[in-house]
Amino acid sequence: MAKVSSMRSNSREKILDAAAHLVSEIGAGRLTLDAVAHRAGISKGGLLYNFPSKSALLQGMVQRIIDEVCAEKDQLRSTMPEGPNAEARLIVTVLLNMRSSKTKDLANGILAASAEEPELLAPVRDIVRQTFEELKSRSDDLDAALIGWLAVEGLSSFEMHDFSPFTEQDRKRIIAAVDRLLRNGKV
Amino acid sequence: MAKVSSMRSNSREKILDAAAHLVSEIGAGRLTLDAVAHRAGISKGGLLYNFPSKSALLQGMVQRIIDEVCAEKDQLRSTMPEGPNAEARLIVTVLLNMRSSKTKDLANGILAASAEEPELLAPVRDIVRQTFEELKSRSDDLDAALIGWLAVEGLSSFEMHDFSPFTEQDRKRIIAAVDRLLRNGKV
DNA sequence: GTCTATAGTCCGATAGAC
DNA sequence: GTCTATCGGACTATAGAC
Repeated sequence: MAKVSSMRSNSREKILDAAAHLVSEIGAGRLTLDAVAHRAGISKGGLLYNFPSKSALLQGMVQRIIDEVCAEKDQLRSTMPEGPNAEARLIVTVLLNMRSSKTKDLANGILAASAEEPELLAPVRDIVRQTFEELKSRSDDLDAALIGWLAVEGLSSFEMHDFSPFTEQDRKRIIAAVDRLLRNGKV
Repeated sequence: MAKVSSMRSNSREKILDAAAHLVSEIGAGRLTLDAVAHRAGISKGGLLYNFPSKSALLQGMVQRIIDEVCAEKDQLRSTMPEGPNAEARLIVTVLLNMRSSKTKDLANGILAASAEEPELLAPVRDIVRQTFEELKSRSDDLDAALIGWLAVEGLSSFEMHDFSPFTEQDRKRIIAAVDRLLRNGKV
């Protein structure tokens, strides 16, 4: 049921959880090894055994959100019905699910890496490029697909930085409009 | 022709320029007073005379991009023709102009503040909320206006983090599609 | 108004015991 | 595998000369 590998090295998961939570609590640039260790309930030495450097910790945070998003996408792909711009609608759904409790914090890894070591975001850049390629080759209406994708990226960006001015009702309305755009080419 | 106030305190402008450039060169979290002072051609003491703390410097960077964007919006408002969803098309145009050499670097102030002191982004949050209110009260087609706005925010977000996979041609195509969406309600 | 020098703090990483 | 203790470097901010 659960991944076998998720039982391996429980400390790593605890540490990554702590780091992800801390970013939203104190800010990406204030993430220190001391703070992460304390929040994870271990010592700084214990942390540095699992992640030999702060850079390695940030890299682990970035990889974790990428793995989670890819897994969710694969899982959704089999259950989502076909239809116009199916690929774009899949991507949009995955992005919007990211706000749910679990994945929301994981996305903080991107903020932390962006603040401290932007080079670590190369895998994210690759995902974006790959998403664009998939949309180009699999969209019924590329213009609508790109606008729908970018609109949800914009919404996610707002939510990641706590800029979103939208109520839950506003959000539902926007999502419905994006879906209409992807299905019919108009809002 | 030029703003009278821009001759006042030339050092401040030099410092803000240096800080903005540095963010894209070395990363938001590596912005230090030493580096800014060196890049601006003054000493750290001279810097701290103009900005009494690093927090004040970050605040100055945030305010500068806000002022620039608001000024550009006001200027564009008088020259842009009317038409469907005029307010949304105005906002979209301002956001897209931000990529131009001058304003692009200014936007780095947001990255720097986000990394070090996210509280300083409150004015940005206010602008987002205000933009939403304006769109709600002045749009012919709110759904289209919101999607167009969010799509361009998504594109800007990609470009700000150097995630954009789009060629210049792709970008023009996307902008054209957004404009069609705002004018006609369909892509 | 800008400089140099330095105080004081925080943090990442290492060393070695258990 | 996790701990404590500590080193060494980097950074913000202050003090005072010019």
